[in-house]
Amino acid sequence: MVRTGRPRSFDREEAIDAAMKLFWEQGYEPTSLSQLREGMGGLSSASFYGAFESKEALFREVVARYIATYGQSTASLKDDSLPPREAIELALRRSARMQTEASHPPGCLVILGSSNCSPESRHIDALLAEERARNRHGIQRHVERAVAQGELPPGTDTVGLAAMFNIFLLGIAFDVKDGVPFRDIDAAITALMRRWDNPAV
Amino acid sequence: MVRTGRPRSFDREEAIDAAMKLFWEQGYEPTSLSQLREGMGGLSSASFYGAFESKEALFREVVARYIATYGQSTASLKDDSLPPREAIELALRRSARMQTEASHPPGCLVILGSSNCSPESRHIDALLAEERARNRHGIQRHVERAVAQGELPPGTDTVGLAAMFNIFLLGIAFDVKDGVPFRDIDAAITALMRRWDNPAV
DNA sequence: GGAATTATGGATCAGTCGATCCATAATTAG
DNA sequence: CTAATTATGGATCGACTGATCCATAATTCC
Repeated sequence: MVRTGRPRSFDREEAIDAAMKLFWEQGYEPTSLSQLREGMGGLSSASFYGAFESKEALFREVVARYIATYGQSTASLKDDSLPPREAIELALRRSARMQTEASHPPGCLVILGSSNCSPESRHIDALLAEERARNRHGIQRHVERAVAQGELPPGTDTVGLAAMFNIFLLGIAFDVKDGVPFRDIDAAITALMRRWDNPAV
Repeated sequence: MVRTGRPRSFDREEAIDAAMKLFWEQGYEPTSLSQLREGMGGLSSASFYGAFESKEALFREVVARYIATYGQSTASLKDDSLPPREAIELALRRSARMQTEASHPPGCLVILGSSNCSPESRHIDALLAEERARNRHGIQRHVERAVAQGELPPGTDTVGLAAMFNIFLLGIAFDVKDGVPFRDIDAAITALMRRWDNPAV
């Protein structure tokens, strides 16, 4: 089914990718429309609003695409077929690897994308907060599975241990943004995972 | 020595405190002058610029005061007279406690204050990044001291272990902002500190 | 009492914000 | 071909941004 009307003169997907890089680098509010239009290929205002409903709608599309691509580095947190320890370690290592890739801004859009916002765009941050909550709950579930399967001793403080991994996962984004290199973060993960193997409750 | 001229009609210190809460809550860029003036007691534009040089100068004062007060929760990281393990644990526990206090916005200004910013205010983030670097280096030093003193085994990956604690410290701020209660974070610290006692290299 | 100094209220500045409008261009449907 | 549909360039919108200006008010110095 071919669409009628004048064809779009730019690639909508590429434009979204360009917008993602900008939002990733600067966050939602500090990224201006003129900056976006420029970075998306020099779109006119009319072209922008013709293809995307608003800055907010574009951001939602960007977030959806981010989660479907880069965000999959934490996919193991939602996969209960994996051994719990492996699921958590995989999420940490893949996140560290992804966030330090040179092909895009450092850090994680889901964590850093709206970490500063005025009251008017609080609902924008809620979008990302949902995804963070999903990761948090995934970690919690894996830790509980580990206890249920006897991989961690009964009586383990699952809330504390899960919070530990989640806090660490969040911290990676900031550490990467501060310029700490991949090898240091990867070494930190190695150090952290040893905690799993400490049998003490 | 009494100053000549018409006296200021508001308390400059209280005004800075009010500004701190706003920057703390929303970050540097999303906090507008009109919001600041309103929150600082309904200052006129002239009064604001008379007492403070600019938004940026005010932010610098706010950061300095924050570091001198709330930021002292990580003071132990700079104190080499403390046992290394205690210094790190203290910084983590005090940070978690401070950041979850109900008397001010959640999280940490030094970590969250300019996590989103456009290129024009990149130098503002550098201010906070310096302080974060000081904390990072403090952790590193304590870990190295622990190895030197035999508290941690020789051959310990000090870079990895230090990065682990630093990433965790950064993550606390975000976890708090996401609404995770103090007791969970405190339990996470307990879980993390057990890693220190695991003798394996 | 001036004179000097500092602060205030309130208007105002140029620039940018996100967003809309309209005439025109480019395409498909019939 | 014409009609319908969609996109584009470019002007423009009102609101807000951080910041400045000026006349006036309130204080100290002498």
